Amino acid sequence: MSVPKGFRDIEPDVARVRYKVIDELRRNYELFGFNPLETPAIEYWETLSGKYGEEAESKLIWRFVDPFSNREYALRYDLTVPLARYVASHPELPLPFKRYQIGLVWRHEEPQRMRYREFMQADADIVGSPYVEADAEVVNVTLKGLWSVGLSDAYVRINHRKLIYHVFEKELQIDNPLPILRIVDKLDKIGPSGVESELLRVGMNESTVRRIMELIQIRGRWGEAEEQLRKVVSQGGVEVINELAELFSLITSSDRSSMFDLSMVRGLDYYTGPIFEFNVESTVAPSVGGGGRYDGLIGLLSKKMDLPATGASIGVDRVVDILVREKQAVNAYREVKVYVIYLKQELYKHAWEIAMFLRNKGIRAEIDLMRRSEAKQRKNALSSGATHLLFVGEKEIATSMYTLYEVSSGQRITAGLEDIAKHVQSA
RNA sequence: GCCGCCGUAGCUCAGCUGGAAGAGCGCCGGACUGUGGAUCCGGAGGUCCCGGGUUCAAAUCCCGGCGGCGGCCCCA
Repeated sequence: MSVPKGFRDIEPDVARVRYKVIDELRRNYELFGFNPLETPAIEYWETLSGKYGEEAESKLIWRFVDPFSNREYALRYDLTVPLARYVASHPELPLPFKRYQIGLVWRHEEPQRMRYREFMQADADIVGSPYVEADAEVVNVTLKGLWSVGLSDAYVRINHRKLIYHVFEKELQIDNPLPILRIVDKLDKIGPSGVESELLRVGMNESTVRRIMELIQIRGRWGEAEEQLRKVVSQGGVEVINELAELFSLITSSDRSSMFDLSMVRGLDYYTGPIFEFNVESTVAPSVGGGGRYDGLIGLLSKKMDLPATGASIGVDRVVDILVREKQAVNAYREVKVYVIYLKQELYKHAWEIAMFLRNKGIRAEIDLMRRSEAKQRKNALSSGATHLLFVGEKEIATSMYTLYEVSSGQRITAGLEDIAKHVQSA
């Protein structure tokens, strides 16, 4: 028996890290004043149709006909479009509406390293504000979230759809810039010379290619990028550059945490303004998050209104993969756990009571459920990650004094249960 | 969707010049009869990915699927 391609079981050590990441991200979203909103895993096909772009729509969305109703459904492809659907049908919402959601999404892709058909996204959105404050808040909450789960080297790359439009369509007179942008987007992978030769290969003339190469080198810290942009970009682009300047001024600054990158494009159709992509420096990993402004999307889903919106998602499973594979996080999350060991089978009920006593004090406690020998209990306790062993034998029961063994140091103390609980709690 | 490598026990793999399915670890039990992450002993567990072909005989050779891992495309 196996699970479908691209799906997987997440085993205890990894699942524990995953839950920790979720807890931490939740706390972080709440810290910024975002509200949870849960939307269903399944939407009507027509809700998702026409929102993402041709490729996603034709190949990447899980889509099926329910045999009972004969209606077409789809598994959600991201958390953004369902949010837009919700907002579109709730005109009474006070604005701005700030929400977060952490949940699974499904994409019909070929699985690969850190790429799955079912994965978890943590999404933050702000609906109603057309201002850069909203974009900056989304970027800040996402960056801080990534840092707080242990990816202290996470940073964001920022670009602007209107700037891309201005530069490539208006200035360079490229009718359909998408294929060109796809090539440009590979800059990090294949380098400048690779981009140049590919551009020439698809038939662009040399002077345009030279111009593009010049432009896409504009990336890095905003201060320097801004200077160059103002030199190179014509009059019509000034407004966008001003907007970006204001956006960057609001983003949690740290030397390397944010940069401008004119070569960064992003695939989803619904983006209209600033776009973001989150990466980590230290490891070879695909992006751990992405987002941007999508001012037209809610209008697509409502006949009566349109609202500006912006948001960003974290790829929770990619974060977990990086933590587990590259940063050895599995053992970092071990907490105190007392394993209560009964020395004779017939004493198990006493041990049982003691385990409950500890749990009622908020102390993690475990007890053998297989009526095993003391030696086996001890062995299992150690391999289960217990930090303390508590022995329950006839002598202990008679005197109400118990021996607590601390695994890491090998030290033992003998004391009453209340004292043992206090000792463990302070550990 | 495309290209490459791989597919034998829960895991890591050996066996593959075709000739009765193996090891280590893990798991379960026992011994050492109260605090040894030790040692020793025993046990369970496999349609050798699936289907077809070649052959007296296929885990082993051939073909096709499926799946995993890397990469392309794309993305979180």
